[in-house]
Amino acid sequence: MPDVTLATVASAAGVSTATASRILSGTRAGDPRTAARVRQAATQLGYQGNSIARALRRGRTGNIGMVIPSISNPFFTSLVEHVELDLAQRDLNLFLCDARDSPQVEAMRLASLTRGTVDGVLISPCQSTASQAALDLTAAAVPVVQLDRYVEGSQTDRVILDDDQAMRLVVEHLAALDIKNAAFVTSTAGSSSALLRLASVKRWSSHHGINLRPDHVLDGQFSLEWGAEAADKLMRTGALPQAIICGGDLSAIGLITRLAHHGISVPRDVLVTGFDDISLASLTMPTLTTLRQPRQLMAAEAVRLLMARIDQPERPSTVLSLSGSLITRESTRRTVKMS
Amino acid sequence: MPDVTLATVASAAGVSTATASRILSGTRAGDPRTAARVRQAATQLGYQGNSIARALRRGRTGNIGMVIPSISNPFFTSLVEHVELDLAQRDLNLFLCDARDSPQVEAMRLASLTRGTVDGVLISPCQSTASQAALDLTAAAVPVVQLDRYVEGSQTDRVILDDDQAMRLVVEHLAALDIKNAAFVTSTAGSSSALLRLASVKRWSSHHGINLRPDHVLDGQFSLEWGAEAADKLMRTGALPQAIICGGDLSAIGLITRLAHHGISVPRDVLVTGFDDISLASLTMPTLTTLRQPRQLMAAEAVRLLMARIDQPERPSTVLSLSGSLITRESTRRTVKMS
DNA sequence: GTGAAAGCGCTAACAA
DNA sequence: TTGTTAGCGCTTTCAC
Repeated sequence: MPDVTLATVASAAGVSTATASRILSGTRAGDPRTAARVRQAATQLGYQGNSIARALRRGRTGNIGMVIPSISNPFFTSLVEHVELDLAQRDLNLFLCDARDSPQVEAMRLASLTRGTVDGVLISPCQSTASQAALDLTAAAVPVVQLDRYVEGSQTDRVILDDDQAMRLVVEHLAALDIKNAAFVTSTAGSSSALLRLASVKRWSSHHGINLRPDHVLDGQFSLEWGAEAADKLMRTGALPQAIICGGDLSAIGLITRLAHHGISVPRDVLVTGFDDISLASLTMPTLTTLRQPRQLMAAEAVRLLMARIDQPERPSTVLSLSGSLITRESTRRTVKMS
Repeated sequence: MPDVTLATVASAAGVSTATASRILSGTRAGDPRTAARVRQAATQLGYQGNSIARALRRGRTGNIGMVIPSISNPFFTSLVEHVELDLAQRDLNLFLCDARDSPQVEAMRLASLTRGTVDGVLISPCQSTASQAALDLTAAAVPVVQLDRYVEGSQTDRVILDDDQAMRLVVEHLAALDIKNAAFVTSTAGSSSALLRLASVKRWSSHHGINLRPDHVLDGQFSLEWGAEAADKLMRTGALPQAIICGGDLSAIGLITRLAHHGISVPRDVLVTGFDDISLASLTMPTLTTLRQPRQLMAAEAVRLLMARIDQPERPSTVLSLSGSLITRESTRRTVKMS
């Protein structure tokens, strides 16, 4: 009995499909008595409605697509949770896609979203340049908002972090701890953002008299594995810096753990900072000093911008830059040290 | 120009919509020359096709829904990755929903999936009993396969872990290490599975002469936070057991970290085992002994069963029970110990 | 090999 | 307030 359609309900209630539709979708009230009859017939028959047909007719699906670089990065899954909550309040469904850090996969997902499946797309592109083509194609077909990561050249709405302010907070914190040299573990392939952050780290470091050796800038992925690898690489450079700034919490945690295997203890031997403030950051040993991105606000603003653009496709595009905040924890706690 | 429809392409190529449809969807070859004309017109106009209309007409959407208890549990996100890969090979899209560990949210997600959005549903129900009503409703409307967790009473296909064999491997490993008493940190609300595992732990422990005090069975969530809390609770019982068996890797990691804050070292002072083998398990300090669930196989089999049921709704329902394997790492490494 | 026409299930004019 | 009618964009018989 999966074929109980609006017509079934209508004839059971002795009304036209139009009336049944109006009552069940709440378009107009109608006579209370017929309304009751229709509703009763609907529940009795177990009428579910067909969202496909409705979408075809209305030109709106009630679905929003979201494409993230990696579903195994807690930062993004947390962002997804917030977005999902905001969308649910507007009676919208989330269609989540994982690009698996591959621009090809990302392009495929975007293409399938473009074919009428969703009313709008939220995306954190996985690459700053390789993602552009697919993103532009998508943006031409459906409202798009980029959040967190972004492609510089694409003219969509964006909700991003104020990277310069963020890195400045991190570097100033280290400077206040009297750090004279540091390393930077990052992933510039990820986004324009990452390039900005690198520039900011360099600028603020030199401004505060912190030395950043070229071979102490390590460029890889945002993952536990890369953090561990970066630790190995740093060990091989001979001279460990006084502090290691990481572009993501996962790499920071991977790095700290691998350092421990090398007998290097944080913060005793070296200070480490993360980035994002994923929930794991407060549950590691040591707990992690990190830059908290305002995930909830980012999600809310991204959804708001997307809704605005769906209702009003021609409005000028907006870039919203939000500030992060520094969360200091054990990984940069000065310990008593003989020297 | 978002309104380039099949009719646009057809008239541009000077053919009927029927022909255009056949050629573009590859239903029948047709004359090579007209085919070329149609295809050219399509690309030239940037024709995308409307999957909603196609779905309405064909009665198939090409979408599969997947509902997981928590998107912040790496075990499930990893499962999702495998499922997504398998589906992509069959040209199917994944519609991922996060139940946020709430049967209510889960029910809402399921309801929206049932309304024609997807051709089938994969689900790991978040609760063993509270999830049943919504699950049964869904299963009445659309093919459903449960994987990993399951609701006992629902007559759907299932792909699950052989829990008894799994816990037996864990307990035998500890017994071989001469463990005489242990604790069990779990979450029985999660699934029937968890109850079975508890029974198995009890049975195999007593079989191997391992004592499991009632107040050493700690029932909470599958999360880092609960692991930490369980550590605190265990400390308060006064006598720490020789080993702590955890029902999930996240809780094991949370527990180990909190123990470290209490000055308790693993495996020196107490052995710890996890469950699932998430990727983090090999990147912690110490690395974690755990039971690996055959995630890839689970995903593959679940997708296979779902496809089979979509093609053949009346086939008898299948329960597939897969074996796990024990991965021994540092957290149960016997260290030299004076005593 | 191709076209004409019907219709998937629903909603929105427009009448009544 | 309710019914009639048209049609969203596509696929698919059924003729030719």
